Formats: sequence, C-alpha cells, structure tokens
Amino acid sequence: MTIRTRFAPSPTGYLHIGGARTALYCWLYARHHGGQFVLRVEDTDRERSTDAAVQAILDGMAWLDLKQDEGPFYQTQRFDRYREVAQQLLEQGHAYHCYCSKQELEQMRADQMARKQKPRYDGRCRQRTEPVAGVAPVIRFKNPEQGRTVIHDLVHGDIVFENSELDDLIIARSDGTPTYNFTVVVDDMDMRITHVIRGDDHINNTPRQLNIFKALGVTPPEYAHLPMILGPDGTKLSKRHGAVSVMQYREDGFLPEAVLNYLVRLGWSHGDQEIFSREEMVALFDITDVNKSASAINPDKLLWLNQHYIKQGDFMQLGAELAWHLERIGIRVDDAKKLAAVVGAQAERAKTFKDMAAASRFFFEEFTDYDAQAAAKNLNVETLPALRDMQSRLTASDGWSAALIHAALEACVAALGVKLGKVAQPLRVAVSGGTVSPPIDITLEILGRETVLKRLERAVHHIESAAR
RNA sequence: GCUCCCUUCGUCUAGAGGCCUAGGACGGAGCCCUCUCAAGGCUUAAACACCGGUUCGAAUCCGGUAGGGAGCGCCA
Repeated sequence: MTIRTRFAPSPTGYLHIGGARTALYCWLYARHHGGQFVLRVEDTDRERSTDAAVQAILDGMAWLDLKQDEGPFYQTQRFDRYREVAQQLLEQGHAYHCYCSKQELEQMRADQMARKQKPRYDGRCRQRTEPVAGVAPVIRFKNPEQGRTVIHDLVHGDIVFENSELDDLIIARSDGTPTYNFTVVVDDMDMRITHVIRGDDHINNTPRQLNIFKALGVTPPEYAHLPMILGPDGTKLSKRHGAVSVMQYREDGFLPEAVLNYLVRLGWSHGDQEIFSREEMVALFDITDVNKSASAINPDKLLWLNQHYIKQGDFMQLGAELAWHLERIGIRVDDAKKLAAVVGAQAERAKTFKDMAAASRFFFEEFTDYDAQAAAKNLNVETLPALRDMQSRLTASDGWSAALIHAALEACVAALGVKLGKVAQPLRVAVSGGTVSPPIDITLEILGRETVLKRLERAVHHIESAAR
C-alpha cells in the first residue's frame, strides 16, 4: 500500500508555525515511506477564505520547500461531489433533513447548558417524514446512538468515545454547501489518504468522521494527532508572540533549513541529535516517535540553529540572502564575491541575516557619522600616530590581503611599541565608524585598499580638525 | 457544565521496571582564548506535579488528586 498523507489548511490566514510543522510531518512521513503528499485547500467557508491567504500558504510552503506530489485541490471545486455523497447518505438512511431554525437550536443549547449538560442536537427531526413548508432544510448525519468509537491514534494510542456523546452533525447547510467534517471524509476517501496527520485540536472531530466513513462503507485512514505549539510563555500562540507567519521568519532573517530543523525537533526527537539535514529528517522521522504533550517555542534555540546554518552554509549562496536583506534596508549589491566574503566574515557574529545586514552596512556604503563615544576614545591625538603609520604602510603595501595587512599591523605595533589593540581599535573605528566589526585584517581586506585609505584620510582629518 | 487530551531542568527533550547519585541541547553562571563583537573550548547550577498501589526494585505499570489544554457552530 502506498502511503498518502495530506496537509489541509483552510485559507483564512497565513501559514503559521503550527501549520508549518503539521505540513512538515505530513511531508516527512510521505517521503520516508516513498509515498505521496497531497495539498488540499479547505475553503468551504467562503466568508472567511481569501485568495490572498491561499497565496500566503503556497508561498510559505514554497519557502520551506515542502513540495506536494498532488494538488493543490480546492474544496470549493468539489461541491458536486459532496452533494452526490450527501444524497447517497440520505438514500441509504444515514442522513436526514432537519428543519430546525437557528433560534430553536440556540434555545436547545441554552437549556442544556442550564441543566449542566453537554450541548448537543437531540435528533428531533430524525423521525420527520414530511418537509416543513417554506423552510430550506440542512442535512444531518445520523450518528449511531449505541456503542463506542475508538481512534487507534498513532501518537496517543487508543482513544475511546461513547457514541452517545456524539450528536447528529450537519453535513450540508440550508444553502446546500457542505461542512467541514463531511468534506474531510469525502476528500480523504476520494484522495485515498492513508494517514491523517493533524493537530490534536481535531481529536474530538475524529469519532464523527470515523462514523461517517463507516456509514459509507469505507475503511478509514490511520490517524496521528500532533500536540499543539505554544508561544514562548507557554500560552496559546497568537500575534502577540511575534512571528506567527512563516514568511515573517524570512523577514526576520531566518533560513528555511533552520526553521525546519527547529520545527522537526519540536515534538519529535531522535535520541540526543539536534541537527538534522533534510535527508536525515526523511530517513529518521517516524510518527511513533512524536510526543504527546504541547511544546512552547524557544526563540533562542531557533536563533542558535539559524546561526549554525549560517556558519555551515555555502557563503556564496548565502550571499544572495544577505543581498535580499541589504536591499530591505536600502542597499543594492550585486557583487557576489564581496557578499560571500562578508557572509564569511560575519557568520560567527550574526544570528540572523537581518542582523548581519545591519552590521554590514559599512562594507557597502559610506557611513555618515562616527559613533561619538567610539570616536572620542579611539580617534584622537594619542592614536593619530598609529593611524598615520598604518596609512603609510598600507599605501606602500605590495598587495592587498588579510595576511599582508596583518603583517603591516604587526610591523606597526613593533615600531610604535604598543599593543595590537591600540592600533586595531582606532583602525576599526576609522573604517567602520564604530567599535564592532570582524577581525580588522579581514575587514580591511574586504573593504579594499581604496576605501580603506579614503576612510583613514577621513579619520585623520577628523582628528586634526577636532584638535584645532 | 460535559467529553477528550496532556504533565521529566526556565525551554526543547532522552528515558519503554534495575544501565538513572535522571543524559543531551538552548538559555544562565564561571573560567580559558582574544584587536572589538562574536565564535570556540572547559566547568557548573537546574527537573521525574502530588498521593496511594503493584513489585525485591518505578521517572517508567495501575488508581486517584491537582494543574494545564482542546472540543461541545448551518467555523475549519
């Protein structure tokens, strides 16, 4: 049997981090077993579904590179099929028309709540044989009243529900459109889904769906209900928690590999291993190793992983990501080699590309002002001799490389009889405007002789004009 | 209220009756390295929700309690 999984988001918002993990696990399970991964858009709620949300979900999946083998299928394009199956259920006596008004139902619920009972439809239209004039009925599924339904859940084990706890759910609205619990069953059946992997907020829906499968005479898929993902404070994920959309993670400077690696370890583990390449995930992932309890997002760990992938990555390729972020702050760069060099120099000191771009401005454009404190301390009459000395050594240098610059630095230190820091730090402020940069020799190499000499001249002027 | 789910360091987790004086990772603390910032190395603090039971032996099995969560829609 070929394994077939599906990811079935409803397009009422962007792809958030919880949905992304569900998609990842579905994708991983299918890949691991050499099966297929289906993407299905559950857009039956026309009020809340939007094209923009559909696009946002597709974009998120593309960024994470979770490619579907089939789809996207849209439920709004399958209404005829749902109508057909609902009709079948009606004819076979597994469903019936219900003419109760919304007010009537609300009253029923209120009464039940008042009696401290679980609100549920009492089946009062089950026996009705004649239509009610002027009322467009809904179709309800006739849920078994006796016995129990058990989910053989792949992560939770058996979960038992008394059928008497379930009520007759609406499968088609009075306008004829189908509802969620019904479309899911029809689709999972038609798309030959073998494994439904979804959030455990759906556990309570599963027995209803199982009963519909039974009425249809179809073997249901296997189920695996994933624990929820919580915000950093352990409460429900919300916009308050910052990056809710996966695309926001790109904006914030994260790499998809890092997000994926972070997500795969949230609720799943393989011994003590923390770092997983895509290939390793596929090879090692198993749904039975998934945890049962909800987990809180740990932003620091994501940051750590992101830096790990920055350090491990191909600097040439990562240069493109840096360029993307530089552009966001108004700097256009197309020198791929320089970008790669900057990534290489900054990898150890940036946790995100957003931070890296901000810290790398001076490599690509002239800075406007010196950091006042840094200049006061490092660009003054005391440091002027070192700056002058380096100026002449660098002007005279036969070539331009970190090694040659380093040699010049050592010579300067020896000639002036000072510590390396007494030369490096003023130089750093002179070329970067501030006190933080990669090692000074590498920084100068990337900047290039022309820029370095120009900025040294600027520093000397700065000191001289201040001294006057 | 009813039904269902969950419970190991701050966080993510390892752990499937003796390997556990509970391991790893992030974060924290300290030290080392050092031209800044980092990165790196070493060291370190920190948890089995609680109460009973089963057993020679329980983080692991069973029961209860407490706490947290989800669902109970002509939403998905």
